[in-house]
Order: sequence, then C-alpha cells, then structure tokens
Amino acid sequence: MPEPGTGSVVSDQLLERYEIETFLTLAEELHFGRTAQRLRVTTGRISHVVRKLERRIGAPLFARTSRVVQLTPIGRQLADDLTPLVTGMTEAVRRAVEAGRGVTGRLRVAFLGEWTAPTLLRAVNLFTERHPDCAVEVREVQLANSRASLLDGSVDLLIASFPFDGMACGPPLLAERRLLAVAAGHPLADAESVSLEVLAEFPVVQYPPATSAEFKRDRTPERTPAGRPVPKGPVGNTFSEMLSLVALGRGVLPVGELTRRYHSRPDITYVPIHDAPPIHRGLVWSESNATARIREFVRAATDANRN
Amino acid sequence: MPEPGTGSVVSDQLLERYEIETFLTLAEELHFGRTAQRLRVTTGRISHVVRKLERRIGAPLFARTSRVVQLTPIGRQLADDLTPLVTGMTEAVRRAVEAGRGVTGRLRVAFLGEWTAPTLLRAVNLFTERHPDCAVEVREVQLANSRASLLDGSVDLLIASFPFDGMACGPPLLAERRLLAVAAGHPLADAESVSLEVLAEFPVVQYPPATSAEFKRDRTPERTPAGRPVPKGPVGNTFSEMLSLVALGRGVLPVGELTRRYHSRPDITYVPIHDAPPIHRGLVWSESNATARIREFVRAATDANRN
DNA sequence: ACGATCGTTGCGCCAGATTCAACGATCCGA
DNA sequence: TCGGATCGTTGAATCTGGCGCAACGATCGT
Repeated sequence: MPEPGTGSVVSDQLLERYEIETFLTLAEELHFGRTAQRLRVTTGRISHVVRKLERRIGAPLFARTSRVVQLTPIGRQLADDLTPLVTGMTEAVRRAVEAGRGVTGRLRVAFLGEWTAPTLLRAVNLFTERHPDCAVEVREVQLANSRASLLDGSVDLLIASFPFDGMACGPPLLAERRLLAVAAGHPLADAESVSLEVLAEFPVVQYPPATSAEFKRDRTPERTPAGRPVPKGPVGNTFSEMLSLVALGRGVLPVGELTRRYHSRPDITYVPIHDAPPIHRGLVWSESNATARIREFVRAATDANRN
Repeated sequence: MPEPGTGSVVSDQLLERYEIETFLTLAEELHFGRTAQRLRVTTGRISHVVRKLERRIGAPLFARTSRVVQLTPIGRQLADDLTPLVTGMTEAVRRAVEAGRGVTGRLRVAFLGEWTAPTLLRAVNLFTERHPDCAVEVREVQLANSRASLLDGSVDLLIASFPFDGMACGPPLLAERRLLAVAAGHPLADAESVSLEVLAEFPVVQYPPATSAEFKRDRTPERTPAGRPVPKGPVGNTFSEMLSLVALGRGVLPVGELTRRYHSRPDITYVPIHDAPPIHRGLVWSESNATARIREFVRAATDANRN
C-alpha cells in the first residue's frame, strides 16, 4: 500500500546544511582552497560536495579550470535564489534563540493579592539591576484568571501560593503560619492554639470545584494526620464567600497568617494551628513558556528574598 | 591568531535538514507518531531531535503531555518564520533541477555556414518530436563570435567543424574529404590527387592568430606525416582573405570538400588529398552549460544523422 | 485496576560525512 | 624548455553522529 501523507511542507528536495554552506561559500569565494579554509574542511570535501550537488541538479554549477572558478548561469541563479532564504533562516533561528535564551525584551510578572507585592518588587529591582536590557512590567491578576493568564502568555510569571497545580514552581519565597478561621462565637475561638486533628470534629468549608485537587488537598485535607476523616462543609464560590460561611458558623477553614491581616473582620477569629506545616508562596509559570528571562527572574527573586 | 574570514553569508546558526524537517512536520501534525511515520523514522528520533532543538533555542518549542502536543509561542513564531523560507528553498532547487535536468524551456542551436543547416534541421525535427515541451530556436552565427556566443549563453549548441578547442564536442555528424586549394595556374592544379607530403614543398596559407592552436594543427600542420617541415605562408584574417592569397599564388591551403561547393571561384582549383583523414563536423557546446536539454539534442542529432 | 496509547531515554550500530595522500593540470620564472 | 608552485580531483580509509531498538513512564478510557 502506497503510504499516504508522505507529502509534506518539507519536500524531500531540501539540501543538506553542508551542501548549502559549501555551495554558497564557494559561490562567494570562487576558490576551493579559501572555501575549504573558511568551512574548516579539506579541499577534497569541497570538490566532493560540489560534484554531488551538480549530479543532483543535472548541470555544472561552477565552470572551473585549475586556475579559475566561476559560476555557471544555473549556479548563479541558484546562489541568488538561495542567499536571501538562508539569511532569512539564520535570522529566524537567531530571533528564536534570542526569545528563548536572551535576557532582553519584555517580561510580565504579576502578583495575586497585594501582600505579595513587596516580595515581588524586591525581585524586580534586583533583576532589573542585573539585566537592564529586559523591561519588566508588573501587574495584578485575579485568582479566577491567573492560570489562563499564564497559559495564554499574557503574563510570564506569577507570585502565588503553593501548590499551584500543573505549573512550574520556583523555590518558596514566603512562608506563613497556618491558622484556623472560626466564627467569633465558635467553641475553638478562645483556644490558644489547636491541632490539625480538630478538623475531624467540625465541618470544613470547601473551595469551589474549579480549584485544583492538589490545592484543595493541601488546604482542606480529607483526613487528619492521624487518619480521621474530615467532614465536608458547604462550598463557597469565592474566598470572601468562604469566609462568610465561616462567620455564619457553617464550618471552619484553615488559612494562611496573612489572611488575618488582610481579611480581619469582627465575626471571625483566627486560631493558630500548632502542628500544621507553613503555607509557602513563590513564583509559578507555565512550563511551556520557560525562557532564560523567566529562569533569571526566579533566580533574582530567590536572591533578593534570601535575607 | 583568530582566523579571519570565518564570518560568512552562511552563519553557523543554520539548522540541519533533518532538524527543519522534524520541527516543521511536528508543528504541522502535532503528533509524534504521525510525524515519525511521515518522516520514516521512529518516534524516539523525533523526541531526540526536538529536545536537541529546544536545548539549542533555550526554550520549549512544543508543550506536550502524553496526550496532547501543541506549539509554544516561540515554536509557533519559528514555524511561521521557517515555513515560507523552506518552501522558497525547495522551489529554488526545483527550478535549478528543471533548468539542468528537465528537457523543457528553450534551446538555442546555431549553425556556422549554411551547408550544415540540413543536418541541424534533421536533428531539430527529431528532438522536437521527442520533446515537444522544449522550444528550439535555430539561428546562424559568424565564425568570429561563435565561441563567445557559446560562452555567454546566447547560444546553447553549435554545429561546427572539429576540432573546436576548449568546448565539449559530440560525435561527428558529417565527414568530408580534404582537398588542397591551389591557384588556377599552380603546378599541382592538374594533378588527379596529391599527398599530404606536398605541403612540404609549397608555403601553406596560415589561419589568423586568434584561431585555436589545435585547429591550426589539424588544418595547417607544421610537419607532414613523414616529418618534413611545412613552410609557413602568409596569414589571412578571414577565410575569404586566405582563399584570395591562394588565388594570388602566395600559398596552398587544405580545406574541406564542402568549401569547393560554397567557395567555387575560377582562380582556384581544388585537388583531392588522397592520404588525409576526413574533416568532421558536429555539435559543440560549452562544458559549463551542459544540461539535459543539450545532451538530449546531441543524442537526437546522432540518431537523426545515423542513416 | 487493567490495557491501550504516546512520548521518553539510553545503548549500540553503521551509513555517510570527512580526511588523507597521491595525482593531474595549469601557469610562472629562470 | 624545464622544474617548481599552485589548484582542483580522486578514491580509499576513517570515524563521527544519525538512527533504530526496546524498555520505561505517564495518561486516559473502560
């Protein structure tokens, strides 16, 4: 059976790189010795390659005696056709390398909740100092479209709380204690601190379905460290809505320490959880957008927030 | 010492043929299996090549999970840049191959002296029958610029008498006896035939200096077959001038039989040379312009004049 | 939980890119 | 006119890198 789909954008008429290099260099030098020298090969190689090319084209590309080498009409035509195309290809590759490996151009970084802005700004300052040629734009994104912003490339980097499912993550830049948010009149409201085990005894307000499973497992686990099941409370659609459910006494919610500072309200009490690991925040980005710019910014952020 | 002249039209940023093919095919298929199938290689190869390319660019070109493959922004940009350039290159090569190997387009053949026209026309007829897609133009050229016409490409093929120095020659198409032109009153004018040895006894009119040495050696040798020196007569600047020198009794001149028919004049007698090889005529062309068109025409000319 | 589909990885082989050295042709200077 | 110098050619030897192979890991459907 005559296998289908063999026809391609890339017809099999393409010349090898060494053939193009040899042909165009010889077309420019018109001298086998100098051509060989420039390409760091022997004159024998030049002779072989040109001969093979000519056998393929079906006509001489160079008229050569042992004293003078010149292009034939067909050779001249081919050289004229090829030169701008080759220039264009090297330019295209150069641009791609610049985009991937260069630390220039533009980098868009975003924060998610204003309390992370200072950490991000320290990183921006150090990065800009190290790479003055790369313009950094800072913006704020909303939780709802943070993932989409990274995926569609409208934002290169984001400082967010871990875990951030499906994205590449840098080292943690911020660590905060975990607290339990309870209603003001809740039985635990007066405790000095609580253990994670209390989650088995009260319903826990749930994140909306769109939230990644990994994130939910970290914030609202299904079992306590001892293995006791955690009763699921009602679902809130936004973080404010979740806090309101807590205030209404419909459940409790583990949160980070910074939440207290930015969401302090009289109807909610925050009680430290003494045996929970801290919540980490750091830079996240799309794996597929990884560039030298991004790697360098992560490094700068790490250095700037090392203390 | 930092060797100079390494910079080239062809920067060493050029991708290998297989890298371009692999990248563009995968960019089109977005599927490793189908890409491998189209390129007749294994998926492992695709993976290796893409990885190597990405290491070189410094950023991912494809975002791939084991279920879906898609271009990253950098990959998309590179593919968009490369595609038209690759198309252009294959087109350039295709045109060169067509010019060299194809028997189409235009072929310009010429004759030199009208008596060769019938031979040439037989060849044209057979060639046109075999290759209707190739237009043949017939023209006449003058001896003086016949060589230049071949070299500058204004004529592809020429039917001329051998030897034709420095040009490629096909098999002889016409053979004619050699005659000795002498003045009407010359001592040899009444002979039935003469031997080449008589050249040692009379001055031989010489071709002009511009004539090729090889041709002169054939027509006006410096020694007879027996080794006797041939005295050099005066030089004529054109063939007519040379015949006039003969008519004036200033020398003799070996010529071809056809000359008698086309240059018959009362003051000159042509005597057969019984021991001279015939003069051959056939097609000549510039080595550096050799194409399939030309080779095919030579073949047609041989076949048409075989008898 | 299992099989099917896909991309990845490391090892080993061999075609083909490249070198090497001898050779032929052309030109120059003595 | 005869070496000597400069150049391109040729074919066999050499060795690198393109490529296949096969085991593996990840993801999805049933």
